[in-house]
Amino acid sequence: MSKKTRVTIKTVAADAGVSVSAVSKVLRNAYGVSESLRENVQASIAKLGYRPNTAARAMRGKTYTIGVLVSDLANPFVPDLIYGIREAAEGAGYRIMIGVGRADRANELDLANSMLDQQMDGLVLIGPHMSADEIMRFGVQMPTTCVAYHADEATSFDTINADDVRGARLAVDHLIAAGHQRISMVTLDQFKSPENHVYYHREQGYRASMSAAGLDQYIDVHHLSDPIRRTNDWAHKYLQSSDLPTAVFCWSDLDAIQLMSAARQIGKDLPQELSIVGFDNSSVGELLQLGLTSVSQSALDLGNVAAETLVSRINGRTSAVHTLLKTELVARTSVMTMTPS
Amino acid sequence: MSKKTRVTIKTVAADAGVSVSAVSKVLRNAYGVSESLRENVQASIAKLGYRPNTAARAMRGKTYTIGVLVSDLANPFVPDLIYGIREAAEGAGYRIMIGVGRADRANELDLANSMLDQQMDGLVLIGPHMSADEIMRFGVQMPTTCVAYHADEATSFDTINADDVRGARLAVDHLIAAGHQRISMVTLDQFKSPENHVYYHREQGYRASMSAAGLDQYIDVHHLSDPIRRTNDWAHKYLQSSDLPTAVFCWSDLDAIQLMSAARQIGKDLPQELSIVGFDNSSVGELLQLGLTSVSQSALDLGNVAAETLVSRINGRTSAVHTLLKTELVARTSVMTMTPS
DNA sequence: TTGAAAGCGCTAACAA
DNA sequence: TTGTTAGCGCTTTCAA
Repeated sequence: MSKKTRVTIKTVAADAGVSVSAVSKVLRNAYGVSESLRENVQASIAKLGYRPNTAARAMRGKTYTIGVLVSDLANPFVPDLIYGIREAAEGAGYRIMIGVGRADRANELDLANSMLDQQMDGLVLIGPHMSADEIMRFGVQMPTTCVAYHADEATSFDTINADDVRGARLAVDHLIAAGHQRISMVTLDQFKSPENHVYYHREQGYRASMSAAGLDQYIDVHHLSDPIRRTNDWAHKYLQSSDLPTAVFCWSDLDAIQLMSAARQIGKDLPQELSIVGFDNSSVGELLQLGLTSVSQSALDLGNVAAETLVSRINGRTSAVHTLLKTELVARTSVMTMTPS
Repeated sequence: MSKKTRVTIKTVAADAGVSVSAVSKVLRNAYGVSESLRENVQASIAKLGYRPNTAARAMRGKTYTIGVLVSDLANPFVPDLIYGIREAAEGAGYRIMIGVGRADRANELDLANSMLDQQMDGLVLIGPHMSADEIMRFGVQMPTTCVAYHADEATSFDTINADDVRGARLAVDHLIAAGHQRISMVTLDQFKSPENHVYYHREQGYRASMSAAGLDQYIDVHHLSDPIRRTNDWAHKYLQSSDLPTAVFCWSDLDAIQLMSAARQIGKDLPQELSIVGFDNSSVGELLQLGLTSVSQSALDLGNVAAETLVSRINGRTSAVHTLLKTELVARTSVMTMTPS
């Protein structure tokens, strides 16, 4: 690659007729430069189109970059979340860089390490598949914030979550209020340290509401195995069962939508034959106009708060913060109101 | 952040009782190290858990990182593409880092620049909103490959695309073969340098096939304005028209799916009342089991080829490569065969 | 208020 | 085959 002569801090210094350290100070808005020198340098910077080399900066100072580690890009909730993170990060003067971890612990560890190696100023983990201990290890090395990962007791990193338990309760209570009793839940397999995962908390909410309403006998949870979850196949099989419930609460819109599609496809009358409630209130749900009733957690808010939390840690906070954001039910047309028989 | 004493190349050298350059050579598999030295050093590396500092590396050598600039994360086609890029990149020893450019030229320029600043070894641009000249400018500074961007004449960067013209022709020919004549197309607004965009090429394919079949009189193209395209609103309005065609070819599944949803919602009988063909054969389409007939361009292949092309440029190729990948029609149930009247 | 100079961790001549 | 050493572009003492 023909570099020609790259414009460095030296070029700028020469052009402005000052020292490199003077330029550096202007760059960082450091204290102790006269107004005239500053203007002078800034003119040269603009004239030469100078941009500081991030790699060189990283060796001594900051990179003004935060790494965002995503486990599953395919979930439509994630883009919205990233948008929220970026918005707040940019507001604070940081850019974000995304790594994709394909829901694989080893791969995530590797990526997070590589973000460390790149001297990023902070790390946001979205629904990581690592253990709290592993994340802790990153937390002591660089500011770290998790989204969609529960670890209330963690001290070396922060967590930002929707109130999953309460959200699930809203969903189930809504169904109960509509007269449903036989309410099942669809969620993911919980192989390891389930208490960190959002779907575990949503299941707890489901169980709590069922119990509170005296419906313990109807508690019925279906687990899809996470990475290769063939929701469609499962849904088709499931919908053939002779003893279907009247309502299903799905841990995520992604699965709820597939359940709805499958039901329609085999000619089920919705919501008469089956009521469905999802979680996320994701944009695809709206896009498809399926009328899916869902628990809304604002991805934008989650992202904003996550970035703000991370920045505050970058700026020196050392005590951990664990935030729970409000959820609310968005009722559409996928739930049938039962007439008391 | 308590750093303690970070393990550097010096630490390793001291531990192994060799020089730093010896360690560096082992790290890079450089020529000229004895087997025993190599083993010795590798043992120390493992023992100390040493990881080279990417930032420091970037100052002299390579970062082994490829930047991927995405304009629109919300398009479900993108995750698949990224997956393909990552797969091939990793195979060649590179990791990828994603930047999101929210379909905004200035923002994309800024991000691409920042990737340059980070000394990334190469750049993949996915459907960029920049002009060929602007991309050219990056191309002379670092190896650059574009996906979903047509610029056959570009010399300083490569392009990888599906054969959009042919793909569109497959779609339209399929409709014509099924007996349709009044075939409309839905695509995006073409404000600037349209010939770079994939949807322009798809429109050309549509027009070519219509003309070839003597159906010029039925040529009818609808443009959605890109960033704020409210496809649903448009679809509802459109579906009310008194003179609907019998078939619509959509430039992308994303819009085709919304058109289908809207049609269903207002009670249209599909495909009897309206045949629809999309483009991308995206996974959501399948997920939702809408039976959408679509033109398949393998996102995985596109990604693989893009990464391979980029790597070959990183390795020294200077002549430009412009690749067109095969498309094929995946017929499902969204097209009705007309009985000749 | 300014500038000279010492590194940050690494790579790559060049010497030994 | 191995080690010495001069930078890469920047930040940051410390003197001037």
